[in-house]
Amino acid sequence: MAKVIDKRSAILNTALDLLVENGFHNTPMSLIAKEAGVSAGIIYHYFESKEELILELYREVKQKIISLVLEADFQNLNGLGVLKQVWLNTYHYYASHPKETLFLEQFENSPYIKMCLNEFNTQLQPLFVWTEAEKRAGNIIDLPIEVLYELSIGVAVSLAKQQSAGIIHINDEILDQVSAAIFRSIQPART
Amino acid sequence: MAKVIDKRSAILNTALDLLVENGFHNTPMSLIAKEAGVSAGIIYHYFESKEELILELYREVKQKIISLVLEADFQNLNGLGVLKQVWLNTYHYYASHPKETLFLEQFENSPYIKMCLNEFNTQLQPLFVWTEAEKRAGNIIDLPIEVLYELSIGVAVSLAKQQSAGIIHINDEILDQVSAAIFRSIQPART
Amino acid sequence: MAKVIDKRSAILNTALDLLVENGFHNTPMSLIAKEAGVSAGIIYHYFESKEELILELYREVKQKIISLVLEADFQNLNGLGVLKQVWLNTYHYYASHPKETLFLEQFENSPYIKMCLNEFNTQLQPLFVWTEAEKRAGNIIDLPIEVLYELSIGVAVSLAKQQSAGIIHINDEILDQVSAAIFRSIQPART
Amino acid sequence: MAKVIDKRSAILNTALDLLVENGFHNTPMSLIAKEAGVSAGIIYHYFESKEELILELYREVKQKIISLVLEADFQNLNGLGVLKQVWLNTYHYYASHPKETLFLEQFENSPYIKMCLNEFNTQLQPLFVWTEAEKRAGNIIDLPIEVLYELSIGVAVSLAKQQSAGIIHINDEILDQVSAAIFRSIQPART
DNA sequence: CATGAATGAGGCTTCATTCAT
DNA sequence: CATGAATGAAGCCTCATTCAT
Repeated sequence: MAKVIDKRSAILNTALDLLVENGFHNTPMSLIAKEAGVSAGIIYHYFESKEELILELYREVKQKIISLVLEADFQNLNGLGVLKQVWLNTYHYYASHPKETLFLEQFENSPYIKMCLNEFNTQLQPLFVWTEAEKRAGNIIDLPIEVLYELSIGVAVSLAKQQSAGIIHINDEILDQVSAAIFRSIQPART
Repeated sequence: MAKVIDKRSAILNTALDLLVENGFHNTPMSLIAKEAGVSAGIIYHYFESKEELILELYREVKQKIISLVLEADFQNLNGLGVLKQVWLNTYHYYASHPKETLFLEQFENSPYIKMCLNEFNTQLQPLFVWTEAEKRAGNIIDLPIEVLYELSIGVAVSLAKQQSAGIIHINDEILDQVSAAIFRSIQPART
Repeated sequence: MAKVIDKRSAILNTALDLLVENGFHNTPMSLIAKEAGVSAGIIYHYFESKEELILELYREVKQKIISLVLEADFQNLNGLGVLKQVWLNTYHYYASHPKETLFLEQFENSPYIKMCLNEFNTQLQPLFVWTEAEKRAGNIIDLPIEVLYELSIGVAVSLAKQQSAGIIHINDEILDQVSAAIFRSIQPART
Repeated sequence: MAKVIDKRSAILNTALDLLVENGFHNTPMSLIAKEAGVSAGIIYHYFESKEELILELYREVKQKIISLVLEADFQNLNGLGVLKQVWLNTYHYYASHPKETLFLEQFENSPYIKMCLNEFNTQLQPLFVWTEAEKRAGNIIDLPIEVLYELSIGVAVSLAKQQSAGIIHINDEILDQVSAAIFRSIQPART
């Protein structure tokens, strides 16, 4: 049983490395098998097809990210506090997981994405709910949730990508400033 | 001569459609040829290989975007005005060119991108220069140019993508609000 | 394991037939596969490419010839005896292996040959050594080894080619006479 | 008219260079055209097909060689003298025309040769006739003409090939010795 | 469960030849 | 006569997937 999990994981981990390195279509199943130290045939015990393997990898990576990102104290933090926590979680996860980041980007910008659009929406509901509440309370400007998402979390992801790609170097001081800027943008302007 | 240009363009246009629709590796050259109404062989008169065709398409699309986006009155607008103009140009271009947008995303998140990294940096220099000037003048907060880019232009691109994908609907009013929010974020907080 | 060898051999044998019959470039891999009773793809398990297949075939054929040709009793024959034995071996091998002969000719007169020039020189060393010894002993005229080679072995090959091509018919009597003529030429003239 | 000849010759000369350099099947017609400074289409005014071009090149090269090689004073030289002259002519032509030599080898060892087998036999008749006469006169050993050919002319060709390939260096002294050896072999042994 | 040889459809690319200009 | 863009058949090779062992 442990072995099964190990082998399945070995395949997924190797796939992540290779898919990021070579792209989806320059990564033959046989190479994944070889690098994972398993036979080509056994992959088909764990995954129906290459497509299913990639989808599964996406689901696992995405699931893990969402779990970690949403690890905020929804009870004791007010909505803005929650959002700040989520924002930081997001940045830190992406910045410290370059392979996962690249994989997600590649996947979500490929035709594959059509197959699991909105699959994770429900898990993001709590965040959306809190955000709507804050909007009603006048703590956040009144824009569609998706727009607010891009203004805040979306920027965290973009910055983390650049950081982990080595294009920019973001230290804690800059992060504080950026975070402040973000929240300045989504809060109502002071009169 | 005109014919040559026509055929070359027909190939590029068809390629854009199909690559966006099916992805780079599910778009056979033979299909591009067929849809473009030319023979399979002729593509290789105009492009050395499939890879070169895609790279060329990227260069043309990217070049056009940069030209249009930078169409601002650098003489008569102050730096922030320039940035606002560029911001709007960016949003409008991406929002009204969904195929180009999807293609760029796909390309820039694929291993292909390594082949023309920084190829267009020089053209963006004017914008960077103006931004630096505004930073020194205290009109924009002091953050690395790449960070400021993500906070402003990056968001325009993200929103335009969502808009053209039909995920959200952004009307002029929302656009104004977003624009204001963006510029609130990158300007120094009022004391 | 036996099967692997069988299939690899089947491919090589079929390739020999077809390459000789049609020439290197009029022998598609697909035809080799078909005639060998295997799928097109499997050839690439055993050989990296068509070129590698041909090179490998050359190596195997050449290796076999050299082994058989050098099968002489280097211990109990004097140098001239050795050379006579080698001369006969050469003639008989080529005369009785028309396909191998044609293949070698085709290969060694094609640009491919550049890839394995001198690859078999070391194995011919013993013969060269004996010949040099005979030269010093005054039993063979003092000419460069390569020249002596053409005067003797080279002629055996040429004759065998003509014989196996059906252009001439060489019986044992003629062979004796030719052999004598050859050795008359490379021995010092009687004074 | 002169131009026509020029263009045809330009094509043949270029073809010779390229065919020798790259082999028959790695020499596209378009490359021949380009290197010859003509258009791809015009080749088909002078030659029906690629095959016909190669055959024609073969015929011209072969014809020239035969003419030059047979340039001996058949009237005033006895048979052996004729043969010696022909032998030297052969050696010198091949040794000083490496491209033609390589082309002939390549051609004559390819399936193409089937198309013009024996095409030049009639021109060699005089030589054969003289040789037969010498045989009857007891000046040359009684072996089939083709065998005698290989023992003498064939060796000249082989040596010239090696010489022009740079594998061996044959100076005049060596040439004399070889020539003597050759004729020692085809003359009856002195009793 | 595990292996990896085997399959064969399909992709990219080349190039002899044609033909409108 | 001359051009060279255009055609399209055919070749080499890859690789997702299967299956006998």
